[in-house]
Amino acid sequence: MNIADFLITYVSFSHDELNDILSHFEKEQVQKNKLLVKQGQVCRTLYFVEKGIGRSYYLKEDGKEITQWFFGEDVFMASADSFFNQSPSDYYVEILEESVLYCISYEKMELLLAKYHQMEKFARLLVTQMLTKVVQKLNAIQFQTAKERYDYMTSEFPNISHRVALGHIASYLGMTQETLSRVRKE
Amino acid sequence: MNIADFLITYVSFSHDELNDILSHFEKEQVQKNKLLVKQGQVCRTLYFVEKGIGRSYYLKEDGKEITQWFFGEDVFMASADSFFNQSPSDYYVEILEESVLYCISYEKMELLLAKYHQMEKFARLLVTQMLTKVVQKLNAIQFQTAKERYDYMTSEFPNISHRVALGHIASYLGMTQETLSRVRKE
DNA sequence: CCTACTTTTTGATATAGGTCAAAAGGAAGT
DNA sequence: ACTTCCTTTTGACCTATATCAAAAAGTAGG
Repeated sequence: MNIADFLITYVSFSHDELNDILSHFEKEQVQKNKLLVKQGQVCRTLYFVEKGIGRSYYLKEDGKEITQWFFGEDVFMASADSFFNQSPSDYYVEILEESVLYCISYEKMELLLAKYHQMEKFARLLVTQMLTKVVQKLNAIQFQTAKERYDYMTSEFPNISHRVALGHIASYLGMTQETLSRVRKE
Repeated sequence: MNIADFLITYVSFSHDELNDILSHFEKEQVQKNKLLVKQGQVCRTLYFVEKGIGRSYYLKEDGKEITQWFFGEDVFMASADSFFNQSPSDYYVEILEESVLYCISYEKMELLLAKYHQMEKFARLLVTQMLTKVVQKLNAIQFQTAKERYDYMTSEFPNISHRVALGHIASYLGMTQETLSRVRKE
């Protein structure tokens, strides 16, 4: 899906509005393993993933990487808190496959949010949806067995669970790699 | 804090706008143990807690209540997903102490969101903040010991952790009552 | 103050999943 | 095809927390 189609599934924009909004985004091709945001940095850009996969992760005290979220096709990606508050990010944002992204700076996004009431509504709906998904993950993580959590993963991210490293998924689900490996072979 | 003060800490409203917005809310006094929303029902009202405490919870298959969130003074309370999408709620919303609430119906809220660009912005910021808090809880729950989770609780809800039943807190933190009891006495 | 009911604490035992270590399997470059 | 590096699997053992059960402490109404 392209970004225009994505926008209009949430709210309606006039033809001119839509063109104006789209003109603020830039297309970018990004290579595997590229870090878009580092922990401690302010996330200055919001990305729409047209093709590819990204993830956000943080480092535990012992240095282990904990995957916080996966971003597949047709989602907006950023260190959300850092972007919207322009505060230091708690997360790294990394590209896991060669990807096609549409990028918009914080300043341009603020401008669009202020210019178009509908854009503000779009942003609200988008954040609401993210909230729903995080709550779903929380419920899955909090009271389910390793097996059930893996099932949640495969249903929530059907296109992603076979494309990324086992260790990334394990930390996303709050279990060790070894446990996930054992779960996977039933 | 009253609701007007709360609103203007997020965005600026003109005097007239603010009065119009406030006129859409109704004050309500609610008794302990009152259920405001039931699982399966559509949540038709958004509440601002001026005084008191509420919680949302759901029932696991085995019938156990799992507290999903606590709502203390100066926060908006609802079954968020159900309210914003007008879909059946996954949660009960219950009042835990005699409380003073300001209430607004979905229809009136939609009207305000459509009428005032700033109201839409307010809603976005509010949801963004909720997202941040849910993510924080997720990180706390996912990789921390029972003791650390309890510390998260007391720092996140300092005014609440001594006012509600142990069992409610335990299920909120994803542990049994017995474990929390043992954790509490160090 | 007594009774009934609810919540919290304490104790004993069981278990899912963690940790540590090493082997096996894959992918990439020369 | 060989080497190096990284990821996944397998095995043995261990620990934090769950479960079950019962005692103790708190709370509310008569």
